[in-house]
Amino acid sequence: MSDATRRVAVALPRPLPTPFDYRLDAAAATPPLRGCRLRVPLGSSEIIGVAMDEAGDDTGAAGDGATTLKSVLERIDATPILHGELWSSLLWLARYLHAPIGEVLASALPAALRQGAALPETQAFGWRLTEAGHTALPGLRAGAPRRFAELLATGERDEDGLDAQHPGWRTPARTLAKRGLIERVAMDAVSPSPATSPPDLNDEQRAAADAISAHAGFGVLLLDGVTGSGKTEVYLDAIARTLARGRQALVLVPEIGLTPQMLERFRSRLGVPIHALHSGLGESERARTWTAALRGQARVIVGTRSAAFVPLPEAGLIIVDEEHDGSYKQFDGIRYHARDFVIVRAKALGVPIVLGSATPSLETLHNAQAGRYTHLRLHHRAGAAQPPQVRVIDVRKRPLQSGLGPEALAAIEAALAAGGQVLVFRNRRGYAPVLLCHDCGWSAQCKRCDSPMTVHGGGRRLVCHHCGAQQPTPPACPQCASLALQPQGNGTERIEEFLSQRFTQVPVLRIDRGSTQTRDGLQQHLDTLGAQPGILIGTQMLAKGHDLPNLTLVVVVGIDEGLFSADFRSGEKLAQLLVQVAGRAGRADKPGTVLLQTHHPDHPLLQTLVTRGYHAFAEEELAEREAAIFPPFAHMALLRAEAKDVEPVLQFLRAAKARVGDVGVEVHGPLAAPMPRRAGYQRMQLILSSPSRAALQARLDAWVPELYRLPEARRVRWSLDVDPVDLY
DNA sequence: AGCACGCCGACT
DNA sequence: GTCGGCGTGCTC
Repeated sequence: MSDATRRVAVALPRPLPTPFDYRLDAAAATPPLRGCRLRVPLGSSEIIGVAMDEAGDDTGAAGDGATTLKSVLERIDATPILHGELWSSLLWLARYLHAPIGEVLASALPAALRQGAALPETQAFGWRLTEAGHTALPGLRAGAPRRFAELLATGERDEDGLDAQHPGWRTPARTLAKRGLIERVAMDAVSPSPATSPPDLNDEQRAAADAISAHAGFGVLLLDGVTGSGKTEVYLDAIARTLARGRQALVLVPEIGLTPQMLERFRSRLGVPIHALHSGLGESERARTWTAALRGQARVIVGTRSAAFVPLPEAGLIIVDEEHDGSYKQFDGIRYHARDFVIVRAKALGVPIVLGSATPSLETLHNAQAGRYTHLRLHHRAGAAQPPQVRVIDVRKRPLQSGLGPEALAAIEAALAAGGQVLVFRNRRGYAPVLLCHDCGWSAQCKRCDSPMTVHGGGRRLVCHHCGAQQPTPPACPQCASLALQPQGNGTERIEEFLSQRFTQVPVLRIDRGSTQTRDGLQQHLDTLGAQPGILIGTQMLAKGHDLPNLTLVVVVGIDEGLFSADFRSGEKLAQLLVQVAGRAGRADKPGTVLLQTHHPDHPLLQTLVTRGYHAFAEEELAEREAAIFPPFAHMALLRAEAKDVEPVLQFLRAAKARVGDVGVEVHGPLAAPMPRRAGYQRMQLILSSPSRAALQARLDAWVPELYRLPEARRVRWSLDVDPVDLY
């Protein structure tokens, strides 16, 4: 090979265990190369990969073989787009998850950049009135353009702020710009909007905010505050001080928590543009925000799970709001936990990280108790707000109408009569969870899943919530031809049907994934209701976020299945959910009431939670986890496999199990998944568990490369989940 | 994961 | 006689 070529290892976004080597001519190989995107040939197509280390001169072929290397087609970046702390944290993540490095690096990039697009323009722009505009303003006709011109007459506005506060501003702006009345200017020319002054923090908030700002370097702080205690004010105080020190702040929020209201609150308080990153954004917008962070132009980045991957060249603070929330864990592809990853990043960056929650995860509480995290408590609701009164309602032997007992109905009646709003929480969407034949016992099952089909559309349709299959409800029982087909149980749809017939004088709104697709749709629903008396029926979607200041009663229906679920984390999740839902009641000065309907009023979870609160529950649950050696006292990994037939799945998992060895790690399985067949695939799994994270990792290091080489692996779809949240 | 190559059914 | 089903194996 000539001196003019070098070889470079390239990480490719494919499930391949190692990077591939390519030739690159010396001119294109000018350092820094590592972390730059390269377009390379792969098989018969082309693909975008990321340069790893240079492997010195091209002295031979790939691996130890004699084949010649293919050449890099194009170097996309002159300077690395992944480097420094983010680069090393991503390498760490790939090792920890035992995931292919190319897939991990690719998932850190917004899709546009992953596909090879050039880094976008990130210069922010604003708008202002021209001389001509000032002159012409008094003569403009009433309408949107005039209103926009009047807005600009009060001062220049940046585009991000306009998007947040005046959606639809672009149309009048175009009209005015065409007439030369307004002009677009680079952001440096726009004076930052003044930050509105913060409310006075109470003593606990002040102490927490000071503790965060006192951390010069890395430290994890658990901000453990009851609903309504004003955690957001503590975040804002800490972010403001971070900005004042000339540093960037990253805020992670759950899927459901990132609302326009929340962004506007941050923007107006901090007086700088807030860069939002969430699933509702277009791809070019995501790439622009990511790149603005890379260039240090984005000073405050607020985003959901994937925002854990933004570059932070001038990091000063990381916040994870609602740190216990399940949406931080990705369930397909790279199964990372955003909270855990940003803790690792904060350590590498040497900055403090705040984990906020009213119901901290047991992992986090355990770490706080062990002294690894600083535990900050906010015990009191801010302002005059009273905590809600929680009552457990025993519905055994009580007549239920669509799942609601007489006490609940009377309470709803009374709350509405007093001018309040009511939330009925039921974590099951659709009309009824099961369609049953009353004569022969047949029930509608999904053809492709081991799961009953849910009745929808007031009884007309059957839908599988696991694979999405749909069919009309059969007119008669397919097994015995009886006409006695009955929807069994109550979903949100059926409760809505019943309540809207029963309470005709007030609006009855159903909020779930069936009725409300977008987060803006949810807000619109709530806006139409306003503060008037009414009933909201909803699932998880309603459990948090969105202020409902006139909500005085929360009724929780159908939690009993959650009390006896097989999954070891189900108790924790149910407790968190109940506390979150209860926290919706009585926010302002109105005391709230929460009714928990159950057939198991003496269940220890409910008893502890209601009489002694979440932290007492957490204590008991932690003691049980310790006795059973479950997380956080054990560390687990799950090997899942699926195929159309069971046989290859079993063969693969048995072969995999035989190669684990038994040093310091327990192996269970192959076990059928709780839902053994889903979307036509047979699913089984192997559970690895060890009290020592290091021991588990050491086993995985040796084991996973072997899995790639198993011939049995080629006949199944398999994946490894380190620190699984569900055991299925 | 793509994608091609490779051997067995119903169609222009 | 071909178009195409997805089983198997490879990609520097």
